[in-house]
Amino acid sequence: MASQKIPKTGNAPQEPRKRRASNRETPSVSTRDVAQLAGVSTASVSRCINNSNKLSIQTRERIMAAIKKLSYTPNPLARDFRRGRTNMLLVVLPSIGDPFFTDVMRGVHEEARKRGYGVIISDTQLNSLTANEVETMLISRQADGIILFGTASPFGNEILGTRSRRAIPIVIGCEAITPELAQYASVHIDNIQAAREATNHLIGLGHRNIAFIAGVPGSLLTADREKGFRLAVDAAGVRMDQPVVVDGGLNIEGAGQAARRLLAMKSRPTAIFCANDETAIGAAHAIIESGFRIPEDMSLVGFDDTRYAGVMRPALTTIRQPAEEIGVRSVQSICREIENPRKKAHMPVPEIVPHQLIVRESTGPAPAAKSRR
Amino acid sequence: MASQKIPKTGNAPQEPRKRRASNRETPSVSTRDVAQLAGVSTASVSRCINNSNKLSIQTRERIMAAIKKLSYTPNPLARDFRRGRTNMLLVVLPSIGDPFFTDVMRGVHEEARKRGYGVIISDTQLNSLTANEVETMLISRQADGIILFGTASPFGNEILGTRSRRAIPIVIGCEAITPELAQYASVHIDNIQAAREATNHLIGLGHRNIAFIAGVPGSLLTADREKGFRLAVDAAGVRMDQPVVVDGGLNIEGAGQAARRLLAMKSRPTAIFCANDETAIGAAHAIIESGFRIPEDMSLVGFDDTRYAGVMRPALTTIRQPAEEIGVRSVQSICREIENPRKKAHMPVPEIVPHQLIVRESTGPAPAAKSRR
DNA sequence: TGACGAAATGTAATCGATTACCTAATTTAG
DNA sequence: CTAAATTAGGTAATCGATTACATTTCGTCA
Repeated sequence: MASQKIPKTGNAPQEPRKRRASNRETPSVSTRDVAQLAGVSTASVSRCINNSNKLSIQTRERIMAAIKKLSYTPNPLARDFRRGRTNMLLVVLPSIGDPFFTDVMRGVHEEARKRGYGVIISDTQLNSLTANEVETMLISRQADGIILFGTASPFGNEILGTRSRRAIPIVIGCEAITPELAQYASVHIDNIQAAREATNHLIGLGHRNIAFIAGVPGSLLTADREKGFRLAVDAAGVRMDQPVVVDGGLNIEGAGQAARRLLAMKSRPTAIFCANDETAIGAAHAIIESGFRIPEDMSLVGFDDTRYAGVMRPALTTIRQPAEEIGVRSVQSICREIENPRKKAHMPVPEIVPHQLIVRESTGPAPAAKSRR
Repeated sequence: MASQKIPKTGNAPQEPRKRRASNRETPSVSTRDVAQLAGVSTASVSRCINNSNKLSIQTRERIMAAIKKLSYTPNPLARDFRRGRTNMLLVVLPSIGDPFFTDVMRGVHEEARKRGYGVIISDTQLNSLTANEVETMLISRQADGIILFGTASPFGNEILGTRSRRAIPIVIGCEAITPELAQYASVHIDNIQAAREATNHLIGLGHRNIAFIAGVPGSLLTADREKGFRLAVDAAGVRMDQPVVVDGGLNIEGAGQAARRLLAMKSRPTAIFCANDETAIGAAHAIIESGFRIPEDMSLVGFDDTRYAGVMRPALTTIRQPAEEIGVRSVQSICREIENPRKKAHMPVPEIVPHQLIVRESTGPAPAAKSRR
């Protein structure tokens, strides 16, 4: 407010100096070197490595020879900087340690490689990137697109929220459960329907008191599974007990605690539907540790059909998702948007991939009420 | 060989033109904009965001205000390019889906974040990078350092081999089992000793016919485990059967096949030592499917103590590795090398972290020879 | 008070690849 | 055979941040 100092101006312009020495320790071989050796301009070198068609065969060969002799490699840092794009996709997911996502990522990598993209993984549990860094990445285009897999926390919504709308494409790899998210393309199974089928399987087995072990509150990943569960229970009518839903944190330990809480309830459920297989593994362990049998005393259903579902004992009844396909199609979707940006106006249609209920050994008829301990 | 056409020269130099229009769709806010708004030079802006001490408080504040007003973020692409470094670490590992590596990566991320580094994961199974790309990354410094976790194939050795020796630091996150590798720093448990302990545990339980399910041939990760296994068996003396070693591919399916092969042998082993827990899970499934009991008919030992080891049934006897610590220390090691490059001359001393044999339910006394089926 | 050193800023070169724009050579068309 | 069109290739600007070097502004000390 007081006298703001006026910046002094007027450094006299100087004579142009000669080329200053580089401060780089290891000067690398550049287009300039190649151009010199081949006796052409850097422009031609660039054209050569980018397969421009406006180069004579002789020139191209001369350049190629020079490239080989110098074992030149284009500097991706310079290239990305200049081009303003990186051919990198950022994939944000809640837990790379979850075997389901490992499978998804296999598909992502495969398809990305096919299309010339690299993949950067950001695991929100491992917390490898903050919301701010992701934002920066989008602005500066360190990644050309972003695929979000079921990550509400810590920053999914934050990024997608009301901040300045960017041209950077985003694809959601699970259901877009909020209105703001509906503007993005998405690839997923019909989680509600799948959860409904799983729950109906239990109802069909005679279970009337079924619990759901959810993920974390507000998770994009499992919200619809919970919804499907509730819908199925409600639809089954008055003979059902009220459904119990507890949080299991989507990890073994948390799920174990959740299961123990359920086992300790006065009106103990006879079946548990878990938000994913990892949850089911934790629950199964806790149930057996507590002296109950699966499925005789407690039926258990998972979700994802990870590689452990079939080999655990008892083998887990679960919903199979085409994980790899989800990965592949997410990449296809994001590439589509990168290559020709959608007009803002119209909402994208979610891509639905098929799921399947896999019945194994962890589910069985509800025990007769009498025989409960 | 014939008349090589001489490149024509002599494009007349032109008058310097005025500033050409940018071809970028979305011109982003740059130091120039900030400088203009704050009434300073771009140099001062750069000094401000890099906390140079040669800036007056008023100037700094003026610049900060401008940065905020424009919501300016430095372009990492430009910065990395100019600086010739990225503050990124490349981590190469055989399988991010292996829960052991997930835990390692937790440590890696944590420590990297603490030190201002980002992490790029390259899973050699998922094949996210080819050897050539890794090489390029090293040359062009898309990453400032590389951590290699037990990846012989497909390119570990290739990179580390006789190619032009770079200044780019490499740290090995498992044992450096070949002479060429010994020049690199490494962080690992004493795999030989650990494997020996596991094997001796079985020998102590009376087992005389023990098999080893290995990873893939030539794997850095498990070679020493096999060596320790053989040493222990040999040391136990003449009463031991010859050890049987089969490859299990370090995955559930391959391990299952390996186990079935062992079960079908005429002189069937009474115990199996698995190269890692994932292998043990696959083996356990196959054993039980085949109608054998664990540990009554077959004892089973794993390696790593992943989160599944304690919850599978029967709970797995295994070797615990401090996964997260290995991750942390690998990063510390690589950062040490990045910050002050070692002189080539002297060999680094491998860092050994502690391991521990965890005895659970999957191992028991060897069945009497009579009672075998 | 003048000289000198330190502190604060500005100027412009630089990193390496790409590419807009230009020129020269060659071909095609008429 | 000339004009127009095409092709090949060069020149130099550009991306944005950093930084070597130059310059200016102060204080300080003799």
